[in-house]
Amino acid sequence: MSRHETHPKPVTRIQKRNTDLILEAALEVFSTHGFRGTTLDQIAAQAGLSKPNLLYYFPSKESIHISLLSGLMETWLDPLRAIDPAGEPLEELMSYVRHKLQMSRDYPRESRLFANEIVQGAPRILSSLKGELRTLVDEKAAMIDVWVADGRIAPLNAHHLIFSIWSLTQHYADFDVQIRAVLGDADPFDAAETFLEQMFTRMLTPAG
Amino acid sequence: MSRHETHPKPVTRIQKRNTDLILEAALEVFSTHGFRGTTLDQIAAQAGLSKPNLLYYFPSKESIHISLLSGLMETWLDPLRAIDPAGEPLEELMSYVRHKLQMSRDYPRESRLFANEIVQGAPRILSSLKGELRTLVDEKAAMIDVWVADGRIAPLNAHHLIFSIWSLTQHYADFDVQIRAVLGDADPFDAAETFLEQMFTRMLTPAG
DNA sequence: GTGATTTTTGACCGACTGGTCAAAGCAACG
DNA sequence: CGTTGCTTTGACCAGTCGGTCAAAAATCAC
Repeated sequence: MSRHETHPKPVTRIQKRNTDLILEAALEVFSTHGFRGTTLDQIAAQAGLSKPNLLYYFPSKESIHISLLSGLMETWLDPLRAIDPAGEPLEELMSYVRHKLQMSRDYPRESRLFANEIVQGAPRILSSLKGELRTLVDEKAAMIDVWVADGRIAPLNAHHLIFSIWSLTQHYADFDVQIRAVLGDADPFDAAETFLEQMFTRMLTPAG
Repeated sequence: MSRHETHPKPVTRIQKRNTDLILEAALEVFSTHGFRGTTLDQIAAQAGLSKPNLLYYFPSKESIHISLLSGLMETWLDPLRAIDPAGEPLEELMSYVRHKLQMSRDYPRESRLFANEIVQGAPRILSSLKGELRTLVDEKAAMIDVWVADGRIAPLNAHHLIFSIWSLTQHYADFDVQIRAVLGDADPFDAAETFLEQMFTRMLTPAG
């Protein structure tokens, strides 16, 4: 009997190992070819398992994809959650920028998986975006508005500030090939960090 | 005999009309489903033509895609080309930012077509990126370096400045669903323009 | 060790996809 | 009106894909 119909979560050692193998392989393939561009055979080959074995652990190709996306959503939003309303505004925001850039450097596949999904209209996570994500962003935007009102950072549109941080940091993961095509294959992240540091410092520092 | 084997470019009125129909339909479908996620039947339906008729005008699915991409590459780079080394630096760059944002607003499908291609490793346009694009960017970066050396804009990394403009402006087209999920369905572009104006003004204005 | 249970797989299936082709439609021109 | 060449399409094909299944293999409990 297929495993997923009887047990919702992995229990034995071998189940844990294989579901992990599959999700890791799926991340690799989905992130570079998108959902439709990925075949179960590719994932199976990457994971070192047979295709029917994949479908013993997951009921369908789509369920693997959804499992990846929802598992990642949490991790992806953690740095935003971690911004402390009681902290020093400039330091909190700069730390968020650095953290997000570091995630683009360390987990580019995860970033591209999301990028693929969202560029194509986010068919499988739209509800998460309108729920969880929106709530969190609204909350943090309100926090930033307070900082602005208190004159602790320069006046600006909080939502668009958050978008700009996502955009600028994830760009280095999502458009990696383009950046390397232009700069050559040297690591662009050190220069990127300096640049973003400068950009957001100038943007956020009050008065002028 | 299939048309594309005898005539490289459309000649008759009917040929022009149908190749235009096909490219317009293909843009619509490719930009939302990616290359692999798009079927010839979808394009045919969108264009109001039969599948064999598509293949009468283009030798393959890939040739439609390539035709779209290469046709767009020129248009896409024009605003960058238009930056005038003899102009007023701040005005030239701000005008480039506004122009790119306007393109995201007016031609989101084109932006997403590129985004899809690049996120997935740019398999069909990598050589263009390493050639044409790189040459142009290097040239414009050198121009910016001169402006910096002359103290006409604040010191910064010219390549990363260009990346940041691409990133921030195209984000509003490529991640449109995410932005609308967070903000609601109201048009985000007016606020975006104000925000970007402020951001780049602060970033580029010399001295502190 | 042995029987029960979980895990793995080769063979297979129906649906879909990109692409072909021969024949039919159709406009143009004398 | 008839012929010529461009345009369109229904029928078809071979390959691929997601998914099934029965049975074999491996693991586990006693």
